[in-house]
Amino acid sequence: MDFFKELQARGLVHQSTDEKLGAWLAAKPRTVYAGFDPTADSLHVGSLLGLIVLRRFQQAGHRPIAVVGGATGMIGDPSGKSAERNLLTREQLEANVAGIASQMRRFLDFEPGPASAALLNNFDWTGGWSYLEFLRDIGKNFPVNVMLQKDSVKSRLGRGDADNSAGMSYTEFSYMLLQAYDFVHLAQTESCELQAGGSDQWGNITAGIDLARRMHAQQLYGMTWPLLTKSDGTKMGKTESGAIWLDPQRTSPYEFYQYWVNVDDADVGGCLRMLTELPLEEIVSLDAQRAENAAERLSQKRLAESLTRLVHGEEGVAVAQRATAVFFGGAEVEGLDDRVLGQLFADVPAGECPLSTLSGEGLPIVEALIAAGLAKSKAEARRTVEQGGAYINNRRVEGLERTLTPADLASESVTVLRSGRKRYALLRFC
RNA sequence: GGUGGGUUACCGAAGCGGUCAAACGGGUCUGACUGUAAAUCAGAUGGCUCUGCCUUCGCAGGUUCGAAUCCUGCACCCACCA
Repeated sequence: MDFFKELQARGLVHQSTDEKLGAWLAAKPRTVYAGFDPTADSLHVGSLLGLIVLRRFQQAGHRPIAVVGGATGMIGDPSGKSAERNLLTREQLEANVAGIASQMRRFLDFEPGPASAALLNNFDWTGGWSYLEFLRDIGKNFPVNVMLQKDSVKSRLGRGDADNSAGMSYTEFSYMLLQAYDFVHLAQTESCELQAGGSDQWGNITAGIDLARRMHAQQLYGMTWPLLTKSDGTKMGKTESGAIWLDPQRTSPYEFYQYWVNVDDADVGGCLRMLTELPLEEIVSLDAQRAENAAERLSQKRLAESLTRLVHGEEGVAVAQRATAVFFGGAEVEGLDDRVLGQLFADVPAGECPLSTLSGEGLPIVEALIAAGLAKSKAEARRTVEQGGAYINNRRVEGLERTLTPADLASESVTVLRSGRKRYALLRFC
């Protein structure tokens, strides 16, 4: 199966400008680019797909360019947005671009070579334009009636519907000119003839293709991948507590792993195809296995493992899986050292207590639950214990008279407390 | 501006002088079940030095042995009339 057919088989091709894109790609190594939004100093699951697509291109021998929108980020892409965006300051953008750049190294190979990846910032070639120059050289090539036909514009100007009457500023309206010019610039300077993006980028991509034709009579190509959505229509990569980030400081490897383990049965097949590099045959057999025995959730585990390895490395997988065994498999939490325990329970809140409280009679369980933040009052703590919902180091507390003593330390100085099924907290004695 | 109705615990909503820490529903929490799901079932749901005590029913006073319940004033909300 050739590269482009594989992309299609995995559901990664939503639209493309040319029927023969597959043959064009097969003919010789090409250069492809995709843009990334620098709205934060870390990428999140929403941008994961773009990285993975570029990675696939690189593995197939093509040369990937990741463009961070240092310039376009200052404007704000209206595509898929219902309201005007907040503008970022120059300083924020620079910090964000730096953060994103370091994360990309996990996905793309930047070592010198024929298919060496590049990371470019469009501010470098856009920042120097004067307004008059830009209007003369670029703006002149954009018929407004064509611009008005773009979905990203139409949806915002939609008259009547209260929801869509948000309108848009001239600034956002101009966004597509900048992105269109990016493509033309990359075609000129990097021989980049293909732009890939999420399906919401289609209008911006074709704007670039049109511009190249007008300015240089050059034929460029574009393709989009489908937006990663769940079967209920909502976006992938969001939880109640916010986005899933690639930065381990923002989203721990455990939390990241858990997100994928919990993907719905209906969505996991698509995720495996689009996001992982597992061979299609294996994914097909996982589909069959899932139909047979959904409860085992082998697909989800393979998905979680594969993505966690890609984003957080082998050590990230190990910590995430071990933490999972503790949280959901009732695994032992004794005899660990502070460092390992701290890693496993990275997402868990912690409280502190003086070491002296453990000696003598020990620390009453009710006090301990409050100190760890698992109960707001003694009555609540007592209730939890009486209902059988309190656990010390994963072992149920049998009575209110239970106290914590040095024997209950899971590591040098920490005891693991739990309320109910999955509310954990650490109590550190110092 | 006038007249009437309202303001109850996380939310909605009963209660109209003692048996009210306050019915009921939702939410939340705990347990059982389970696929770390959904549904379902059971229990809990102001605080404490806990067979008792303390603080809560818009706010401030008052009547009474005793008030969330009656009276007065104030604040906010709703309805109808101007």
